[in-house]
Amino acid sequence: MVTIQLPDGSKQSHDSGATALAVAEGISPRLASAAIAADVDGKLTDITTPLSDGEHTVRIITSRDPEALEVLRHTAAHVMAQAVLRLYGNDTQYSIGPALMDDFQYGFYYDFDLPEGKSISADDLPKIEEEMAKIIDAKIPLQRVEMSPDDAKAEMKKIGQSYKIEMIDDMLKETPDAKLSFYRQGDFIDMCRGPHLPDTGKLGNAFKLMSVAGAYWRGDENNKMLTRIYGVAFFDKKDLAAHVERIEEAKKRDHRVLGRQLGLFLLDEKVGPGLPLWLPNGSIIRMELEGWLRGELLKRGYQPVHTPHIGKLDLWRTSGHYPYYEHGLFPTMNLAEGEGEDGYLLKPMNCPFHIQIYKSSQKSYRDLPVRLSEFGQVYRFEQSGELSGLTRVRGFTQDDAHIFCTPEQLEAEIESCVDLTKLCLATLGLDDYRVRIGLRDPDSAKYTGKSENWDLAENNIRRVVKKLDMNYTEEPGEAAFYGPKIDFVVKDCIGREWQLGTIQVDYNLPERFDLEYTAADNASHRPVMIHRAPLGSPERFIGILIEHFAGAFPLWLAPVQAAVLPVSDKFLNYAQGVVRALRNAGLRVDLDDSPDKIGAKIRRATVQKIPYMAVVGGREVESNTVAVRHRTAGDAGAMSVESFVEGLLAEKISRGSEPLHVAS
RNA sequence: GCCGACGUAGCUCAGUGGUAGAGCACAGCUUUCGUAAAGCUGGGGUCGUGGGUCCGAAUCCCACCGUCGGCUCCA
Repeated sequence: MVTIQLPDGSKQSHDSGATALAVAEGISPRLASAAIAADVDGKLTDITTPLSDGEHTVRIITSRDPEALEVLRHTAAHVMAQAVLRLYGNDTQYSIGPALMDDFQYGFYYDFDLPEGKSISADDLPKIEEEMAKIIDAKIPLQRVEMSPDDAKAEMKKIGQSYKIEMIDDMLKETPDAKLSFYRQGDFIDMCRGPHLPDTGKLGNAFKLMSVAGAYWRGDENNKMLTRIYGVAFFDKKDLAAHVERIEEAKKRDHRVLGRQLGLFLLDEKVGPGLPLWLPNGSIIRMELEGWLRGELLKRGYQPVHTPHIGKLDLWRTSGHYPYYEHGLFPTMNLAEGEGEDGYLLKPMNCPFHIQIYKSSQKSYRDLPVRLSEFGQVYRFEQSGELSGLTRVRGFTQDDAHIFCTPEQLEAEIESCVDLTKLCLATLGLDDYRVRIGLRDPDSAKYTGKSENWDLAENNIRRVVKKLDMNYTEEPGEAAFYGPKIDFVVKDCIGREWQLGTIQVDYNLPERFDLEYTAADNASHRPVMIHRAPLGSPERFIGILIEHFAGAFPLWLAPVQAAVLPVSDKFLNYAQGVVRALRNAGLRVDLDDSPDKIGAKIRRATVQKIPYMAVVGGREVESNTVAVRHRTAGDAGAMSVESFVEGLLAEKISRGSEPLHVAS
């Protein structure tokens, strides 16, 4: 006897062995045909799983429930795997194929190890989609089968699926008495927790295979590279179309596309991969952003320093970067014999130089904290496959600073760094970010220094983020090699995560470099260091910013803030006067003196995302005004040149992106 | 670095073995124009680089360089 309670509170009794599907059928045939899965006592279950005797709460999951999409996508992965096996042969190995619910582009994937000599390219995807459609049309039921580990291994051995056997062995290490569940759909069987759609027909036709990629087995580069196929699936064809549309729209915001269109930066094959050239328009954005930040640093007691691009290799041995991170460095410069025995290194980071500046004079506790700041350019030999626009480059700037303080001052300093980082994000309206606490991985040997130091630093960070009541995740293995850190992570236009601001607590380099200060007790003590970069790097930050604003920068950052557009060149003289007035007020202005018609001039300025246009013709000359137009808000009417200047200056100072409000 | 794809004019792209094309952009001329593209004319390409096959290669093959999507990495 099975007693169930439905979400509306009503109760039903069923015979032993009844399924959630039977419950749905009892309510209405429509619900039964719409049923995707069931929530039984809070656990997602197949609708065909018999309910055990006793009392249960049951909720029928249909496509309207948020849990349903994950079930659909998971089944889509199985159907794709079945299709791939049909097309590429049963000696194709399949490893893992999860549903992706948080990815911007993809909804599921499956990783395959294809038979010797076979490969899948993007051109093959339609063929696989067709095969999937056949499987869907056949409405093959998915049957859940539970097996003992031994039976499961025997079954997988029989069909030659060695990755599955490895996965079973792994699972047994954690839970030796586990019952393993499998799903069989026709001639295809896969180990899977479930639940799944009751049959492949329920998958429908709102799915699409998106791309093929390589992926290492278990994410380990020492393992074999498998072939991963990414796809997406929805219940409704309209949702799929909207998804594809959303991706296409997002790609128009891609900073690499806008960077070219708006003349912001250039990546030139002749210069070298990952070595961006900043064009005049992009340089203005950097100049404004860095200028603003420099002002904020001075307010906070930072002192500016400048250091060279190269230094003796030995510095990096002391810091510990070399030779551990040799693969990430540009090759050492070796000089003629006898000179600089050890060679020079293009700097991968600024800290050793700042440390030498700290050491250059005796420090008293009264001097601390010492905050040395520099927009320092560093060079890292990133793997070629990693390079991406401005977000991952080989030569970039850090809005770097190193704070040297007493252990007592440390947490207040960390807190102030968090404040500054948040101010940077808030000023630019970047409010969609997450905070990651990067801790050492206790199983890895890549970290330097004593365990006690790490404990101290990790606890300093925890206390600060708790005090500030921040949302964060702790991630072991994400620390810098010298200390744990607080990272601010944002997403780009297609959902890839990038670390921007970072605050790193370091007890180790002060030891390695033997840093000291004299305390009130007249004895030498060891300072603590903070490495911090609120933007992370202007390159990456601006790359993200381009996408955030879709190239339409707020007035204070806009490379050109206003375009003066004479209706014809009869009014060029007057237009030049307007340009002078704006430039005298410190605004960046372009004059469009082309022979084009006014519509073309407006179009050009709008496409270039120039915030304001000042149209001048006979009427404006008469009344000493300009006809103002905003790039998105459109025609804003006429106003005097003086009020136009005032309006722009006010908007510039506000650092906002609100269009100028025109007094009527 | 690894898997897969791509590379033709400044940009976006067409061209699958037989004399290299379009739109935009650029230059000249005409038009002097009122809120998202006036008209005509013209210049511009060692088809990423190097090698090979072929009577003949943008097109087929190999290597390299670069870019894109992933994976790995990210001090």
